[in-house]
Amino acid sequence: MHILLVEDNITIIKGLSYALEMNNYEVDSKINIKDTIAYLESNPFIDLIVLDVTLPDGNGFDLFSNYIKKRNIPTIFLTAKDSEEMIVKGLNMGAEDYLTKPFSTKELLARINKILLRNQRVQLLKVKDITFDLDKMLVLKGSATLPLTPIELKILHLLFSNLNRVVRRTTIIDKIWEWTGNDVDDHTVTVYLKRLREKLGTDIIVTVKGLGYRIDAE
Amino acid sequence: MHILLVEDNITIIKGLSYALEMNNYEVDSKINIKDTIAYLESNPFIDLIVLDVTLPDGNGFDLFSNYIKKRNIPTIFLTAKDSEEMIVKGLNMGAEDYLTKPFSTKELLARINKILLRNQRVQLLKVKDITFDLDKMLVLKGSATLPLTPIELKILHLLFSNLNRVVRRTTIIDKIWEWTGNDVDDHTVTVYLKRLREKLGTDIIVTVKGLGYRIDAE
DNA sequence: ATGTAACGTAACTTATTTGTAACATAAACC
DNA sequence: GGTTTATGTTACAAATAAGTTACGTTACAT
Repeated sequence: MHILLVEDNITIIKGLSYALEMNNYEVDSKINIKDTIAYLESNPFIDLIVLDVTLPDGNGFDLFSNYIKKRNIPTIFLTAKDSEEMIVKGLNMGAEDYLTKPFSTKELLARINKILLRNQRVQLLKVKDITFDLDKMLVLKGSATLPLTPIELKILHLLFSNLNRVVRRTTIIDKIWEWTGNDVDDHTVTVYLKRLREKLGTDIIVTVKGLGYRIDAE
Repeated sequence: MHILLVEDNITIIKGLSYALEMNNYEVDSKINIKDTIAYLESNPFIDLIVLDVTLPDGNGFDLFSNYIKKRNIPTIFLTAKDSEEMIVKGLNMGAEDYLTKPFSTKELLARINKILLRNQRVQLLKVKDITFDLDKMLVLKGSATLPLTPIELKILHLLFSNLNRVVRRTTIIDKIWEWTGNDVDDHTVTVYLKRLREKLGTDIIVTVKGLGYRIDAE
């Protein structure tokens, strides 16, 4: 899960980033509006934004209504001032939540978790004519469901979770057969990849000799 | 829209009732746990609860987990103390929001509006000829009530709460048999699914081999 | 107390899945 | 070019997960 932190106080950024990363979130942070806009425009996948309202080069509310709202990215506003009108305004604009500084990091974490749980959006990964539905754990070729066996599905899931990145053969063995004590033959992996390619088509999974396999997103 | 206010401070009750009624909500209020339980049991339609945690005859958290949570009524906790642990606990229990006193009435109103808008909730989940009524906790096939046993109902509820998402067998065991220490046999799940399919028809629940089961909304 | 319903386990069945072995091909290296 | 190593391919017997049926036990209501 990707969280974007927009806040001009470096101390807060450092503290929050640390806390969020401890909870397995991937965190990026920006300290002004300008950088944030650039970031938003080049990053299609952001799951949540924590947004300070008062920033050196502008105002978080405007940023929200002009760039964030239309993309439906859940947002938590922060303000230093305990201003009733601002809270009401922020919430009515469509923010998911609103906290005033000083706030408790644990509370923010709890609220973030809540929002992300609630907003679990459908996650579809598409590569060429193959669609991996992470929620249903279902793979489509075009519009037809591919009949994959449990282990085929697991391996493909692993590859899709690491788009554009090589997954080593040893990693595959470790992750897929961890319960058995990873006692399977190395060739077994090869066979499964053959079977996967039979069903997916030959152009989805790339072999990286000496290392493993990889799926490239367009 | 019906809002229930549980709070032992009469001044707060009066202020909030007035503000809420000005906003076209119908408000009832209770000042202790005992009365609240009686009220809950005789009132099937409550849209939201504002619940003080510290009450003269008990604790709002217990009330919530024993009487409110299972009915899926959105709840906002209030506490006098600004206690980080309590906030986190309350949110993680499943409360929709948490405010600490003193709070701004306008902010509470904004948060209530938000929750009610968000939760304009579907109380009837329909999949093919099966209807799951979350309020009454009963299941219809066509227009006939299905006689489900308690455990069958729980499992189906779990599946319906996760439409379009795989529910793992381990999750089923965890959630359904948590009270026993999850000591049930894995096959038991299989048998219950067989029984469910017998009653629902075979085309409602999809098996995801190696993982679990899933119900797809159309 | 007695009958009924619900529960969980066990034993059985089935189609599928699985892992390996044996062989084929392709890339890498000298 | 020929050898080595890594990966691709095919075929098959063993293993397994899920579906099914049946039954003894417990819980519940009348």
